[in-house]
Amino acid sequence: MTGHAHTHALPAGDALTDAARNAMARAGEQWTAMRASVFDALVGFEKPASAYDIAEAVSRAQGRRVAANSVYRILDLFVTANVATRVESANAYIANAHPDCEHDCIFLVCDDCGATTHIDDDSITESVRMAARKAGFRPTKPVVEVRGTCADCA
Amino acid sequence: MTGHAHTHALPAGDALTDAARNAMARAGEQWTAMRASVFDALVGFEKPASAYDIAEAVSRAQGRRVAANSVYRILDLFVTANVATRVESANAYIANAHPDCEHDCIFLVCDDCGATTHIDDDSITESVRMAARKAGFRPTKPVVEVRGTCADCA
DNA sequence: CTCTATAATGTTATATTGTATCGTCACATG
DNA sequence: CATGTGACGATACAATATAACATTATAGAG
Repeated sequence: MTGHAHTHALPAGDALTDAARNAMARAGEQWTAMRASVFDALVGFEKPASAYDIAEAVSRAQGRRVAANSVYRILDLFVTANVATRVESANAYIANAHPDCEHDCIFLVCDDCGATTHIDDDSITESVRMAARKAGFRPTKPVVEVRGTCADCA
Repeated sequence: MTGHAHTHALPAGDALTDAARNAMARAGEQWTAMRASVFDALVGFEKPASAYDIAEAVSRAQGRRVAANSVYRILDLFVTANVATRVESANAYIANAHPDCEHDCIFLVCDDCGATTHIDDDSITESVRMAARKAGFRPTKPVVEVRGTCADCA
């Protein structure tokens, strides 16, 4: 697994949804109305959103009560299909801006406003994996998140 | 902030407790019987322990019911004083083997058995901080954890 | 040493996050 | 139509975390 560098044409709006649907298709998963709603809600949040936040948003959008349960199931699928990522240090989820390529994302989480951006630096995440291997550990998923203060809040 | 390399004479048993007590003292915090109990319980676990696990262990050790609440308070102090660290991806806490020196720890968490080891590689964590700064972010605490399989479970 | 201010802990309640179980519905296929 | 499968709903519950306020312990001032 070698690092790769590139610039992303970040999908947005419909293009983003298309990319997500395609990623789900590649994972052999359907793209249902419910999943689209959850995805829309997820994208609608600026910050990482909890499953309950999303359940509430979807409930509002659909004018009926949607249980967190269902949202969790769908979020899990999203994470598996690389359509969303779980931000561990926030117990929350964020949409993946480019589901097409697999990265070990690095998240920058502002403790002040909650805004979360992500950077891709494969050289860093690969050195993390390497260090783990050197310790006799077989890495599956690096979790690299940085808590701190974003430019706006500094 | 430059990296530093060293070998640790890992404190254990009483020496570990002493190191913890000293670290708390440096942080201007007391070392009470309750805090000693929580620390003992924390050290007694091989794996990262949840606040509730610890509450249960302390309850057993003291023959009375200790509420999770109190444990959380003390764990927070421990984390602040660098006596323990929170493993974000496990919602659990682990004792810090060398509270004397400040590291951005890297945790290797086995998804199979839960065993968690840590490595200190300041060059990696520093490059994480650097990458964050390059993105206009002011890092406070990098969270670097690796999920995977430990040598024993491989 | 006693008084008092403050820190530490206890107690209870509640909020938030996450899983498990099972029933029902929609749809595809023979 | 019968039947199988995957998606979703509904409910219950488990696990994690915080809030609010009462009580107890402790350090320092006097």
